[in-house]
Amino acid sequence: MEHTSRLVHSPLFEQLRHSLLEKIASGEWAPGMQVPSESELSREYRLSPGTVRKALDFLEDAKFILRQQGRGTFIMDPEGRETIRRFERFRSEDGALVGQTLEVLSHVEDEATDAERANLQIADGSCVRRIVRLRRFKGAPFLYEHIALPAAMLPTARDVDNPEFWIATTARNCGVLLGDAEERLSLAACPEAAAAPLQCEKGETVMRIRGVMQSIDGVPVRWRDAYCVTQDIYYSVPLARRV
Amino acid sequence: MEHTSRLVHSPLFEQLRHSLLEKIASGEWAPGMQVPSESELSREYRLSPGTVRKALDFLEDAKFILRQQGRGTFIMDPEGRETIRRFERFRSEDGALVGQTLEVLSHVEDEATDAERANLQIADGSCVRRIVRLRRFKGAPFLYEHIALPAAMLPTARDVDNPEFWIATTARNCGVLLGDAEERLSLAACPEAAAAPLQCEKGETVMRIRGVMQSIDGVPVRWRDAYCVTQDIYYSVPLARRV
DNA sequence: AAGTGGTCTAGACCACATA
DNA sequence: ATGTGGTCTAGACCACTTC
Repeated sequence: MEHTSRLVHSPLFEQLRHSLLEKIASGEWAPGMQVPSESELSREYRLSPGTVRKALDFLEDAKFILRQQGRGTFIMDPEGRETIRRFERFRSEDGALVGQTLEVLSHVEDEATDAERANLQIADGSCVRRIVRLRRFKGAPFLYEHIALPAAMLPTARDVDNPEFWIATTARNCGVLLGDAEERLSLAACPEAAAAPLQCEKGETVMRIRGVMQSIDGVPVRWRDAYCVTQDIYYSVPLARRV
Repeated sequence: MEHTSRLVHSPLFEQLRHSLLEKIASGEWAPGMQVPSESELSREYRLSPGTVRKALDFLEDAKFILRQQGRGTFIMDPEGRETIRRFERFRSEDGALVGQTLEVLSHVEDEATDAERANLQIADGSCVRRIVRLRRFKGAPFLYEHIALPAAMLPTARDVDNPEFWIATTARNCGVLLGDAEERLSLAACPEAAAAPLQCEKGETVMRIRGVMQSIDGVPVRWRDAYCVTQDIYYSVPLARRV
């Protein structure tokens, strides 16, 4: 963090942000841990308090850390409700997150299909981990989803206690920090594979949800292709001025 | 912006932000106008450059202003493509915003229904302006929408050139700054009123989109109840770490 | 050359939580 | 009383655009 490194043409607060993100990704700073105080970081990195603050501002906005006046700064849990909530868009009529009954139908490692390669931006012949899951709300199935992850990036194959937090757990185990995502919703005819699990007819009009999640560096880490029959459930879309 | 006003317990940068938002809302600072430089604002308001900067940071994040190094800071156009894009979630398969063919089917002022009063949080007996619109993509209708606006807040009744920017134009004319919104997507049976315009059968499964848009102060300004038959079109949901 | 926003410094003081 | 984050100051220098 010397002044000479200014030559790489990246501002100091950005370099610091990157350095701190690495500590979180590597697990050196684990969820729940207290981060050194701003003045300590300022001394360690030989940066002014203002510069340290600017780097932390970003980490706070992005929900990597939680700052509490008078107490300190803490690493947030990627599997915590607050963190996971942003990817869980289904709400019941009262506005609460829908109960998380989730069943893993299959889980295989296989060569990527054309669609998977295109969406995950991986090379020809690459492998993916493919998971098929079914979600229920009050016992009734409402979401049938295919998930594909680049096997090279997220190789962890061991079972996860709570499949709800599957991507978060896997990412953490592999030192990947989850970033933004885009999901695309449209109407579609229910495909044959989804019909039985969703207890509906093949060809029936259902909601299709497709989208890619990226790591904090912008690398695709998850491709989802899901079919949904909403009942007493809606998909909530927050539209903010700030992107 | 004196130090005595610190007694109202609102930080100076927040007071300044509010003051600048008022200039934009009132039209004193009109779209496209150049804003006084940071150092000028610093002198005018007798605040340090850092404090002024923090207030402007917010306005930039929220897309009220555009800062350009070396040139200056400018008020953004609420009807500009960049600003409106965030509320226009429909994209064609190539990822571009869908063409904006829009037809106003009706436009009346009426006493609010129960649903409208509940969603717009207005008093019993209040009036709304109710607009029914139909959108087409390549000639084919895909979105039938009811819009309701609180008549007390957005009384402008005169016609707008481009109904696409209706809410933006109305809000600007009334000195209201648009803020965040939430939309709720679910499957629903196509109601009778929407069937004919959408060229589908009553009771057919379609996508329902309901949601409230708020002013920058958090006051509801628009309630939308729409029915959509997607074809070569999808609803794009951006999921960001930062809220 | 002059003016703009972008980065960075090195402090001060306040609000708050904890011991 | 101590330590934390939150606010604010008053500068400096750099990157960039425009004249």
